[in-house]
Amino acid sequence: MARIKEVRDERNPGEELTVNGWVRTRRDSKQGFAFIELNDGSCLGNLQIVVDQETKGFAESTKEITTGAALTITGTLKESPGKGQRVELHASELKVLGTADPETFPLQKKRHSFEYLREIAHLRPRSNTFSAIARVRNAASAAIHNFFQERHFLYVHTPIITTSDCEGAGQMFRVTTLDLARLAGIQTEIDYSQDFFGKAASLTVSGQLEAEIYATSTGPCYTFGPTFRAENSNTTRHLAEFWMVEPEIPFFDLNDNMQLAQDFIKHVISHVLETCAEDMEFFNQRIEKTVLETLQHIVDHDFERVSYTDAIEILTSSKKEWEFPVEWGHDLQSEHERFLTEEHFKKPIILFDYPRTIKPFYMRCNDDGKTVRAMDVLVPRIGEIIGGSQREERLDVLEARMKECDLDPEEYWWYLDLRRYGTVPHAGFGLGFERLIQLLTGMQNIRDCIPFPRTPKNAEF
RNA sequence: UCCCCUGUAGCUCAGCUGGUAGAGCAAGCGGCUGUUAACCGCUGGGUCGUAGGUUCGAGUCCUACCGGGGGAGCCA
Repeated sequence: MARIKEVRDERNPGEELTVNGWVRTRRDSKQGFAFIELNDGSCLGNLQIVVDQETKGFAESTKEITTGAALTITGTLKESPGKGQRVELHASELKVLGTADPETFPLQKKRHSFEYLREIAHLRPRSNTFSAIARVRNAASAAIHNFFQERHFLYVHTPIITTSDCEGAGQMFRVTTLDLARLAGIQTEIDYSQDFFGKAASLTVSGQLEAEIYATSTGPCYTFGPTFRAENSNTTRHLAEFWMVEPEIPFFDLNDNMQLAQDFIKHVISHVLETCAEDMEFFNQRIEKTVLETLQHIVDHDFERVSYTDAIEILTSSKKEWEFPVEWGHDLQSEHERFLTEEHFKKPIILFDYPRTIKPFYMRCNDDGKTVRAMDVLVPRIGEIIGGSQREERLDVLEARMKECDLDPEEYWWYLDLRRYGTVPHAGFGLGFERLIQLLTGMQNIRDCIPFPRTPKNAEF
Protein backbone atom coordinates (compact mmCIF):
# COMPACT_ATOMS: atom_id res chain seq x y z
CA MET A 1 0.00 0.00 0.00
CA ALA A 2 1.32 3.42 -0.89
CA ARG A 3 0.26 6.89 0.12
CA ILE A 4 -0.52 9.27 -2.69
CA LYS A 5 2.16 11.81 -1.80
CA GLU A 6 4.77 9.08 -2.12
CA VAL A 7 3.32 7.88 -5.42
CA ARG A 8 3.24 11.37 -6.90
CA ASP A 9 6.70 12.35 -5.73
CA GLU A 10 8.79 9.19 -5.77
CA ARG A 11 7.30 6.21 -7.55
CA ASN A 12 8.23 5.45 -11.15
CA PRO A 13 6.33 4.25 -14.20
CA GLY A 14 6.13 0.50 -14.38
CA GLU A 15 5.61 -0.04 -10.67
CA GLU A 16 2.68 -2.11 -9.48
CA LEU A 17 1.00 -0.66 -6.41
CA THR A 18 -2.13 -0.31 -4.32
CA VAL A 19 -3.58 3.00 -3.11
CA ASN A 20 -6.51 3.89 -0.89
CA GLY A 21 -8.38 7.15 -0.76
CA TRP A 22 -11.50 9.16 -1.38
CA VAL A 23 -12.88 10.22 -4.76
CA ARG A 24 -12.65 13.94 -5.35
CA THR A 25 -14.11 13.92 -8.83
CA ARG A 26 -14.53 11.68 -11.79
CA ARG A 27 -14.57 12.32 -15.52
CA ASP A 28 -16.25 9.77 -17.71
CA SER A 29 -15.79 8.55 -21.20
CA LYS A 30 -18.66 6.62 -22.72
CA GLN A 31 -16.07 4.75 -24.70
CA GLY A 32 -15.72 2.73 -21.57
CA PHE A 33 -13.07 4.36 -19.51
CA ALA A 34 -12.97 7.06 -16.89
CA PHE A 35 -10.62 9.22 -14.86
CA ILE A 36 -10.89 9.22 -11.10
CA GLU A 37 -9.17 11.84 -8.97
CA LEU A 38 -8.22 10.10 -5.74
CA ASN A 39 -7.03 11.88 -2.60
CA ASP A 40 -5.88 10.37 0.67
CA GLY A 41 -4.95 13.53 2.56
CA SER A 42 -1.22 12.90 2.37
CA CYS A 43 -0.84 15.88 0.08
CA LEU A 44 -2.87 18.48 -1.74
CA GLY A 45 -2.62 16.86 -5.16
CA ASN A 46 -4.76 13.96 -6.30
CA LEU A 47 -3.65 10.81 -8.01
CA GLN A 48 -5.28 10.37 -11.41
CA ILE A 49 -6.61 6.83 -11.78
CA VAL A 50 -7.47 5.49 -15.21
CA VAL A 51 -10.11 2.77 -15.19
CA ASP A 52 -11.62 0.92 -18.11
CA GLN A 53 -13.65 -2.18 -18.88
CA GLU A 54 -10.59 -4.34 -18.18
CA THR A 55 -10.50 -3.07 -14.59
CA LYS A 56 -11.82 -5.75 -12.28
CA GLY A 57 -14.70 -4.39 -10.22
CA PHE A 58 -15.28 -1.27 -12.30
CA ALA A 59 -18.27 -2.28 -14.40
CA GLU A 60 -20.37 -3.45 -11.45
CA SER A 61 -19.56 -0.48 -9.21
CA THR A 62 -19.58 2.37 -11.71
CA LYS A 63 -22.60 4.00 -10.07
CA GLU A 64 -20.92 3.95 -6.68
CA ILE A 65 -17.80 5.81 -7.74
CA THR A 66 -19.00 9.26 -6.80
CA THR A 67 -17.46 12.25 -5.06
CA GLY A 68 -16.70 11.22 -1.49
CA ALA A 69 -16.65 7.44 -1.99
CA ALA A 70 -13.75 5.48 -0.48
CA LEU A 71 -11.82 3.22 -2.83
CA THR A 72 -8.93 0.83 -2.82
CA ILE A 73 -7.24 0.45 -6.17
CA THR A 74 -4.45 -1.74 -7.50
CA GLY A 75 -2.75 -1.06 -10.77
CA THR A 76 0.34 -0.14 -12.72
CA LEU A 77 1.88 3.30 -12.61
CA LYS A 78 2.39 4.88 -16.02
CA GLU A 79 3.73 8.11 -17.37
CA SER A 80 0.77 10.38 -17.99
CA PRO A 81 0.21 11.58 -21.54
CA GLY A 82 -2.10 14.30 -20.28
CA LYS A 83 -1.10 17.59 -18.72
CA GLY A 84 -1.22 18.24 -15.01
CA GLN A 85 0.40 15.12 -13.60
CA ARG A 86 3.67 13.25 -13.94
CA VAL A 87 2.23 9.79 -13.45
CA GLU A 88 -1.17 8.11 -13.33
CA LEU A 89 -2.34 4.76 -12.09
CA HIS A 90 -3.86 2.36 -14.60
CA ALA A 91 -6.17 0.30 -12.46
CA SER A 92 -6.32 -3.46 -12.80
CA GLU A 93 -8.61 -3.85 -9.83
CA LEU A 94 -10.93 -1.50 -8.01
CA LYS A 95 -13.02 -1.94 -4.88
CA VAL A 96 -15.48 0.45 -3.30
CA LEU A 97 -14.90 0.42 0.46
CA GLY A 98 -17.53 2.97 1.31
CA THR A 99 -20.11 4.75 -0.82
CA ALA A 100 -21.22 8.38 -0.54
CA ASP A 101 -24.74 9.04 -1.79
CA PRO A 102 -24.37 12.05 -4.12
CA GLU A 103 -27.88 13.19 -3.22
CA THR A 104 -26.94 13.75 0.40
CA PHE A 105 -23.14 13.96 0.61
CA PRO A 106 -22.54 17.56 1.79
CA LEU A 107 -19.28 18.14 -0.06
CA GLN A 108 -19.75 18.84 -3.75
CA LYS A 109 -17.08 19.19 -6.35
CA LYS A 110 -17.33 22.93 -6.20
CA ARG A 111 -16.14 25.70 -3.91
CA HIS A 112 -17.85 26.01 -0.55
CA SER A 113 -17.88 28.94 1.81
CA PHE A 114 -15.84 28.60 5.00
CA GLU A 115 -19.00 29.31 7.01
CA TYR A 116 -20.72 26.34 5.44
CA LEU A 117 -17.71 24.07 5.91
CA ARG A 118 -17.56 25.07 9.58
CA GLU A 119 -21.03 23.55 9.96
CA ILE A 120 -19.71 20.25 8.65
CA ALA A 121 -16.45 20.21 10.60
CA HIS A 122 -16.47 16.40 10.50
CA LEU A 123 -16.14 16.45 6.72
CA ARG A 124 -14.22 19.64 6.01
CA PRO A 125 -10.76 18.05 6.33
CA ARG A 126 -11.67 16.23 3.11
CA SER A 127 -11.52 19.55 1.30
CA ASN A 128 -8.35 21.03 -0.17
CA THR A 129 -8.19 24.03 2.12
CA PHE A 130 -8.73 22.17 5.36
CA SER A 131 -6.44 19.28 4.61
CA ALA A 132 -3.77 21.86 3.74
CA ILE A 133 -4.38 23.67 7.03
CA ALA A 134 -4.10 20.38 8.89
CA ARG A 135 -0.73 19.66 7.30
CA VAL A 136 0.58 23.16 7.98
CA ARG A 137 -0.61 22.90 11.56
CA ASN A 138 1.24 19.63 11.89
CA ALA A 139 4.42 21.05 10.37
CA ALA A 140 4.27 24.12 12.60
CA SER A 141 3.88 21.89 15.67
CA ALA A 142 6.91 19.88 14.65
CA ALA A 143 8.88 23.10 14.03
CA ILE A 144 8.03 24.34 17.51
CA HIS A 145 9.39 21.21 19.13
CA ASN A 146 12.46 21.24 16.85
CA PHE A 147 13.25 24.80 17.73
CA PHE A 148 13.19 24.24 21.46
CA GLN A 149 14.64 20.76 21.48
CA GLU A 150 17.65 21.93 19.45
CA ARG A 151 18.22 24.53 22.13
CA HIS A 152 17.84 21.96 24.91
CA PHE A 153 14.64 23.38 26.32
CA LEU A 154 12.63 20.98 28.44
CA TYR A 155 9.08 20.25 27.28
CA VAL A 156 6.96 20.58 30.44
CA HIS A 157 3.37 19.45 30.78
CA THR A 158 1.63 22.01 32.93
CA PRO A 159 -1.79 21.22 34.38
CA ILE A 160 -5.03 21.72 32.52
CA ILE A 161 -7.03 21.92 35.74
CA THR A 162 -5.94 24.60 38.15
CA THR A 163 -7.11 25.84 41.54
CA SER A 164 -5.19 29.09 41.56
CA ASP A 165 -8.33 31.07 41.10
CA CYS A 166 -6.98 34.31 39.74
CA GLU A 167 -4.21 33.75 37.25
CA GLY A 168 -5.13 37.14 36.01
CA ALA A 169 -5.59 36.35 32.34
CA GLY A 170 -9.33 36.60 32.13
CA GLN A 171 -12.52 34.66 32.74
CA MET A 172 -12.09 30.98 33.54
CA PHE A 173 -14.19 27.89 32.90
CA ARG A 174 -15.22 26.23 36.14
CA VAL A 175 -14.51 22.53 36.62
CA THR A 176 -16.84 20.75 39.00
CA THR A 177 -18.56 17.47 39.82
CA LEU A 178 -21.23 19.19 41.88
CA ASP A 179 -24.83 18.73 40.81
CA LEU A 180 -25.48 22.15 39.36
CA ALA A 181 -29.13 21.49 38.58
CA ARG A 182 -29.79 20.65 42.23
CA LEU A 183 -27.72 23.57 43.52
CA ALA A 184 -29.64 25.96 41.31
CA GLY A 185 -32.79 24.97 43.18
CA ILE A 186 -31.26 25.50 46.62
CA GLN A 187 -29.81 28.94 45.91
CA THR A 188 -27.31 29.08 48.70
CA GLU A 189 -23.62 29.93 48.58
CA ILE A 190 -21.79 27.07 46.86
CA ASP A 191 -19.63 25.06 49.26
CA TYR A 192 -16.58 24.12 47.21
CA SER A 193 -15.16 22.03 50.04
CA GLN A 194 -17.74 19.48 48.89
CA ASP A 195 -16.41 19.60 45.34
CA PHE A 196 -14.02 17.09 43.76
CA PHE A 197 -10.83 18.98 44.60
CA GLY A 198 -12.11 20.40 47.88
CA LYS A 199 -11.92 23.90 46.46
CA ALA A 200 -12.96 25.83 43.38
CA ALA A 201 -11.18 24.58 40.27
CA SER A 202 -10.99 25.85 36.69
CA LEU A 203 -9.45 25.14 33.32
CA THR A 204 -6.08 26.79 32.87
CA VAL A 205 -5.74 30.15 31.16
CA SER A 206 -1.95 29.88 31.06
CA GLY A 207 0.82 27.49 32.07
CA GLN A 208 3.20 30.33 32.78
CA LEU A 209 3.26 30.23 36.55
CA GLU A 210 3.94 26.49 36.56
CA ALA A 211 6.49 26.87 33.76
CA GLU A 212 8.36 29.33 35.98
CA ILE A 213 8.73 26.53 38.52
CA TYR A 214 10.55 24.33 36.03
CA ALA A 215 12.52 27.19 34.48
CA THR A 216 13.97 27.92 37.89
CA SER A 217 14.72 24.25 38.53
CA THR A 218 15.64 22.40 35.37
CA GLY A 219 16.43 25.36 33.16
CA PRO A 220 14.89 26.67 29.94
CA CYS A 221 11.56 25.01 29.27
CA TYR A 222 8.41 25.38 27.24
CA THR A 223 4.81 24.29 27.31
CA PHE A 224 2.64 23.58 24.30
CA GLY A 225 -0.92 22.68 25.11
CA PRO A 226 -4.55 23.70 25.24
CA THR A 227 -5.63 26.86 27.01
CA PHE A 228 -9.11 28.02 27.91
CA ARG A 229 -10.66 31.46 28.16
CA ALA A 230 -14.32 31.92 29.05
CA GLU A 231 -14.43 35.42 27.61
CA ASN A 232 -17.44 36.26 25.48
CA SER A 233 -15.23 37.14 22.54
CA ASN A 234 -16.72 37.12 19.07
CA THR A 235 -13.91 37.98 16.71
CA THR A 236 -11.87 36.39 13.94
CA ARG A 237 -8.90 36.00 16.28
CA HIS A 238 -10.34 34.59 19.54
CA LEU A 239 -11.22 31.05 20.59
CA ALA A 240 -12.49 29.75 23.92
CA GLU A 241 -10.13 26.79 23.54
CA PHE A 242 -6.82 27.38 21.84
CA TRP A 243 -3.26 26.11 21.89
CA MET A 244 -0.49 28.16 23.37
CA VAL A 245 3.29 27.86 23.35
CA GLU A 246 4.94 29.27 26.44
CA PRO A 247 8.71 29.21 26.82
CA GLU A 248 10.19 30.29 30.14
CA ILE A 249 13.92 30.88 30.56
CA PRO A 250 16.03 31.55 33.66
CA PHE A 251 18.88 34.08 33.60
CA PHE A 252 17.09 35.87 30.78
CA ASP A 253 16.20 39.51 30.47
CA LEU A 254 13.70 41.23 28.20
CA ASN A 255 16.21 41.74 25.38
CA ASP A 256 17.07 38.03 25.38
CA ASN A 257 13.34 37.35 25.37
CA MET A 258 12.71 39.57 22.34
CA GLN A 259 15.54 37.91 20.45
CA LEU A 260 14.16 34.46 21.25
CA ALA A 261 10.66 35.42 20.14
CA GLN A 262 11.98 36.67 16.82
CA ASP A 263 14.19 33.63 16.21
CA PHE A 264 11.31 31.38 17.16
CA ILE A 265 8.78 32.85 14.75
CA LYS A 266 11.30 32.94 11.92
CA HIS A 267 12.22 29.32 12.53
CA VAL A 268 8.65 28.08 12.41
CA ILE A 269 7.88 30.06 9.26
CA SER A 270 11.03 28.82 7.50
CA HIS A 271 10.29 25.23 8.42
CA VAL A 272 6.74 25.43 7.10
CA LEU A 273 7.84 27.13 3.87
CA GLU A 274 10.34 24.34 3.34
CA THR A 275 8.22 21.33 4.23
CA CYS A 276 4.80 22.45 2.98
CA ALA A 277 5.71 24.04 -0.33
CA GLU A 278 2.72 22.64 -2.23
CA ASP A 279 0.21 23.65 0.45
CA MET A 280 1.75 27.10 0.81
CA GLU A 281 1.54 27.63 -2.93
CA PHE A 282 -2.15 26.75 -2.68
CA PHE A 283 -2.73 29.29 0.10
CA ASN A 284 -0.93 31.93 -1.91
CA GLN A 285 -3.07 31.27 -4.98
CA ARG A 286 -6.48 30.59 -3.48
CA ILE A 287 -6.62 32.13 0.00
CA GLU A 288 -4.39 35.20 0.29
CA LYS A 289 -2.23 36.24 -2.60
CA THR A 290 0.41 37.90 -0.45
CA VAL A 291 1.12 35.18 2.15
CA LEU A 292 4.33 33.91 0.60
CA GLU A 293 5.66 37.41 0.11
CA THR A 294 4.71 38.42 3.65
CA LEU A 295 6.25 35.33 5.22
CA GLN A 296 9.47 35.65 3.25
CA HIS A 297 9.68 39.29 4.26
CA ILE A 298 9.30 38.33 7.91
CA VAL A 299 12.05 35.72 7.62
CA ASP A 300 14.40 38.16 5.89
CA HIS A 301 14.11 41.12 8.24
CA ASP A 302 14.61 41.87 11.92
CA PHE A 303 11.55 42.76 13.93
CA GLU A 304 11.36 46.44 14.82
CA ARG A 305 11.73 47.01 18.56
CA VAL A 306 9.83 50.04 19.77
CA SER A 307 9.17 51.12 23.33
CA TYR A 308 5.57 51.81 24.26
CA THR A 309 6.50 55.44 24.88
CA ASP A 310 8.08 55.80 21.43
CA ALA A 311 5.06 54.12 19.87
CA ILE A 312 2.78 56.69 21.48
CA GLU A 313 5.03 59.39 20.04
CA ILE A 314 4.82 57.87 16.55
CA LEU A 315 1.04 57.62 16.78
CA THR A 316 0.49 61.16 17.99
CA SER A 317 2.86 62.70 15.47
CA SER A 318 1.28 60.80 12.58
CA LYS A 319 -1.48 62.86 11.10
CA LYS A 320 -3.96 60.01 11.29
CA GLU A 321 -7.48 60.51 12.54
CA TRP A 322 -8.01 58.04 15.36
CA GLU A 323 -11.35 56.71 16.45
CA PHE A 324 -9.87 56.27 19.91
CA PRO A 325 -7.51 58.89 21.31
CA VAL A 326 -3.84 58.04 21.79
CA GLU A 327 -2.72 58.77 25.30
CA TRP A 328 0.20 57.56 27.39
CA GLY A 329 -1.10 55.16 30.03
CA HIS A 330 -3.88 53.70 27.92
CA ASP A 331 -3.58 50.41 26.10
CA LEU A 332 -3.17 50.67 22.36
CA GLN A 333 -6.31 50.02 20.32
CA SER A 334 -6.49 47.67 17.36
CA GLU A 335 -6.35 50.59 14.94
CA HIS A 336 -3.13 51.84 16.56
CA GLU A 337 -1.46 48.45 16.47
CA ARG A 338 -2.47 47.90 12.88
CA PHE A 339 -1.12 51.29 11.85
CA LEU A 340 2.26 50.59 13.46
CA THR A 341 2.81 47.12 12.04
CA GLU A 342 0.98 47.43 8.70
CA GLU A 343 1.57 51.02 7.65
CA HIS A 344 4.39 52.61 9.60
CA PHE A 345 6.94 49.80 9.89
CA LYS A 346 5.36 47.32 7.45
CA LYS A 347 6.80 44.34 9.34
CA PRO A 348 6.52 42.62 12.71
CA ILE A 349 7.24 44.89 15.63
CA ILE A 350 7.96 44.27 19.27
CA LEU A 351 6.50 46.84 21.62
CA PHE A 352 8.07 46.86 25.08
CA ASP A 353 8.11 48.69 28.42
CA TYR A 354 4.38 49.21 28.87
CA PRO A 355 2.80 51.26 31.66
CA ARG A 356 2.55 49.09 34.77
CA THR A 357 -1.08 50.07 35.31
CA ILE A 358 -2.24 48.15 32.25
CA LYS A 359 -0.15 45.01 32.75
CA PRO A 360 -0.34 42.04 35.16
CA PHE A 361 1.41 41.75 38.53
CA TYR A 362 4.18 39.35 37.55
CA MET A 363 5.96 41.64 35.08
CA ARG A 364 9.22 43.16 36.24
CA CYS A 365 9.05 46.80 37.30
CA ASN A 366 11.43 49.26 35.69
CA ASP A 367 13.36 51.79 37.73
CA ASP A 368 11.32 54.66 36.31
CA GLY A 369 8.47 53.56 38.56
CA LYS A 370 6.02 53.83 35.66
CA THR A 371 6.68 50.95 33.30
CA VAL A 372 7.17 47.19 33.36
CA ARG A 373 9.33 44.93 31.23
CA ALA A 374 6.49 43.71 29.05
CA MET A 375 6.62 42.93 25.35
CA ASP A 376 4.02 42.30 22.66
CA VAL A 377 4.90 41.00 19.22
CA LEU A 378 2.55 42.42 16.61
CA VAL A 379 2.40 41.14 13.06
CA PRO A 380 0.60 42.57 10.03
CA ARG A 381 -2.98 41.34 9.51
CA ILE A 382 -3.18 39.43 12.81
CA GLY A 383 -2.08 41.92 15.45
CA GLU A 384 -0.80 40.55 18.72
CA ILE A 385 0.65 37.08 18.29
CA ILE A 386 2.94 37.00 21.32
CA GLY A 387 2.68 38.54 24.75
CA GLY A 388 5.51 38.18 27.22
CA SER A 389 7.70 39.80 29.80
CA GLN A 390 10.67 39.62 32.07
CA ARG A 391 9.26 38.39 35.38
CA GLU A 392 9.54 40.20 38.67
CA GLU A 393 12.11 38.21 40.65
CA ARG A 394 12.32 40.51 43.70
CA LEU A 395 10.12 39.22 46.50
CA ASP A 396 9.27 42.56 48.07
CA VAL A 397 8.48 44.24 44.78
CA LEU A 398 6.33 41.30 43.67
CA GLU A 399 4.34 41.29 46.89
CA ALA A 400 3.76 44.99 46.63
CA ARG A 401 2.57 44.59 43.05
CA MET A 402 0.14 41.85 44.01
CA LYS A 403 -1.46 44.07 46.59
CA GLU A 404 -1.57 46.88 44.06
CA CYS A 405 -3.49 44.52 41.77
CA ASP A 406 -5.84 43.43 44.57
CA LEU A 407 -4.47 39.91 44.75
CA ASP A 408 -3.87 37.97 47.94
CA PRO A 409 -0.17 36.95 48.23
CA GLU A 410 -1.25 34.02 50.42
CA GLU A 411 -2.96 32.44 47.42
CA TYR A 412 0.32 32.51 45.53
CA TRP A 413 2.50 31.19 48.32
CA TRP A 414 4.25 28.70 46.07
CA TYR A 415 4.85 31.29 43.37
CA LEU A 416 6.40 33.60 45.96
CA ASP A 417 8.55 30.75 47.27
CA LEU A 418 10.38 30.82 43.94
CA ARG A 419 11.50 34.34 44.93
CA ARG A 420 12.16 33.38 48.53
CA TYR A 421 14.57 30.60 47.64
CA GLY A 422 17.25 31.08 45.03
CA THR A 423 15.44 33.65 42.96
CA VAL A 424 16.89 34.53 39.55
CA PRO A 425 16.02 36.92 36.75
CA HIS A 426 13.90 35.13 34.19
CA ALA A 427 11.61 35.81 31.27
CA GLY A 428 9.20 34.15 28.89
CA PHE A 429 6.30 34.64 26.54
CA GLY A 430 3.11 33.08 25.22
CA LEU A 431 2.38 32.53 21.55
CA GLY A 432 -1.14 31.92 20.29
CA PHE A 433 -0.73 28.89 18.07
CA GLU A 434 -3.88 29.43 15.98
CA ARG A 435 -2.89 33.04 15.35
CA LEU A 436 0.40 31.72 14.04
CA ILE A 437 -1.57 29.39 11.76
CA GLN A 438 -3.55 32.40 10.55
CA LEU A 439 -0.31 34.16 9.74
CA LEU A 440 1.09 31.10 7.97
CA THR A 441 -1.95 30.22 5.89
CA GLY A 442 -3.51 33.61 5.25
CA MET A 443 -6.82 32.32 6.61
CA GLN A 444 -8.97 35.19 7.82
CA ASN A 445 -10.88 33.48 10.59
CA ILE A 446 -9.18 31.73 13.51
CA ARG A 447 -12.10 29.28 13.66
CA ASP A 448 -10.77 27.72 10.49
CA CYS A 449 -7.29 27.31 11.93
CA ILE A 450 -8.20 24.69 14.54
CA PRO A 451 -9.94 21.39 13.71
CA PHE A 452 -12.87 21.85 16.09
CA PRO A 453 -13.32 25.47 17.12
CA ARG A 454 -14.94 26.39 20.44
CA THR A 455 -16.47 29.84 20.58
CA PRO A 456 -19.40 31.35 22.49
CA LYS A 457 -22.50 29.26 21.67
CA ASN A 458 -20.52 26.77 19.60
CA ALA A 459 -18.95 23.49 20.71
CA GLU A 460 -20.36 21.07 18.15
CA PHE A 461 -18.35 18.00 17.13
C1' U B 1 -21.15 42.37 25.80
C1' C B 2 -21.87 46.67 22.13
C1' C B 3 -22.40 48.43 16.83
C1' C B 4 -23.31 47.15 11.62
C1' C B 5 -24.69 43.50 7.87
C1' U B 6 -27.18 38.98 6.82
C1' G B 7 -30.63 34.26 6.89
C1' U B 8 -34.58 32.60 -0.38
C1' A B 9 -33.48 25.24 -4.12
C1' G B 10 -27.98 20.56 -1.81
C1' C B 11 -24.25 25.00 -2.31
C1' U B 12 -23.37 30.41 -3.75
C1' C B 13 -26.60 34.17 -4.61
C1' A B 14 -30.51 37.58 -7.51
C1' G B 15 -35.53 39.06 -6.42
C1' C B 16 -35.92 47.63 -7.54
C1' U B 17 -40.23 51.60 -4.56
C1' G B 18 -45.27 45.08 -1.31
C1' G B 19 -49.11 41.62 -6.21
C1' U B 20 -47.96 34.23 -3.69
C1' A B 21 -40.23 32.78 -6.69
C1' G B 22 -35.27 32.84 -10.52
C1' A B 23 -29.82 32.11 -12.04
C1' G B 24 -25.14 29.67 -11.72
C1' C B 25 -22.97 25.48 -9.71
C1' A B 26 -24.24 20.59 -7.69
C1' A B 27 -27.47 16.19 -8.47
C1' G B 28 -30.30 12.63 -11.99
C1' C B 29 -30.69 11.18 -17.20
C1' G B 30 -28.65 11.48 -22.22
C1' G B 31 -24.60 13.02 -25.60
C1' C B 32 -19.31 14.09 -26.63
C1' U B 33 -14.25 13.81 -25.30
C1' G B 34 -7.10 11.10 -22.87
C1' U B 35 -10.07 13.86 -19.50
C1' U B 36 -8.19 17.26 -15.58
C1' A B 37 -12.43 23.89 -12.02
C1' A B 38 -13.99 19.09 -18.53
C1' C B 39 -17.86 20.35 -22.19
C1' C B 40 -23.23 20.29 -24.47
C1' G B 41 -28.63 19.19 -23.80
C1' C B 42 -32.83 17.82 -20.80
C1' U B 43 -35.14 16.94 -15.87
C1' G B 44 -36.31 17.08 -10.80
C1' G B 45 -35.84 20.21 -6.58
C1' G B 46 -38.09 25.85 -2.38
C1' U B 47 -44.49 25.79 3.65
C1' C B 48 -38.41 32.33 1.20
C1' G B 49 -34.68 31.20 9.70
C1' U B 50 -38.91 31.08 13.67
C1' A B 51 -43.17 33.55 15.96
C1' G B 52 -46.24 37.57 15.91
C1' G B 53 -48.02 42.21 13.49
C1' U B 54 -49.38 46.02 9.44
C1' U B 55 -52.07 45.24 4.69
C1' C B 56 -57.29 43.25 0.29
C1' G B 57 -52.38 41.02 -0.47
C1' A B 58 -45.46 40.22 2.51
C1' G B 59 -39.54 36.85 0.28
C1' U B 60 -40.25 42.23 0.07
C1' C B 61 -42.55 46.71 5.61
C1' C B 62 -42.57 46.55 11.49
C1' U B 63 -41.39 43.88 16.34
C1' A B 64 -39.23 39.94 19.07
C1' C B 65 -36.36 35.61 19.20
C1' C B 66 -32.76 32.17 17.00
C1' G B 67 -28.55 31.27 13.60
C1' G B 68 -24.34 33.22 10.51
C1' G B 69 -20.74 37.12 9.18
C1' G B 70 -17.83 41.68 9.96
C1' G B 71 -16.03 45.54 13.35
C1' A B 72 -15.04 46.96 18.71
C1' G B 73 -13.70 45.47 23.70
C1' C B 74 -11.09 41.40 26.42
C1' C B 75 -6.47 38.92 24.97
C1' A B 76 -2.82 34.64 22.55
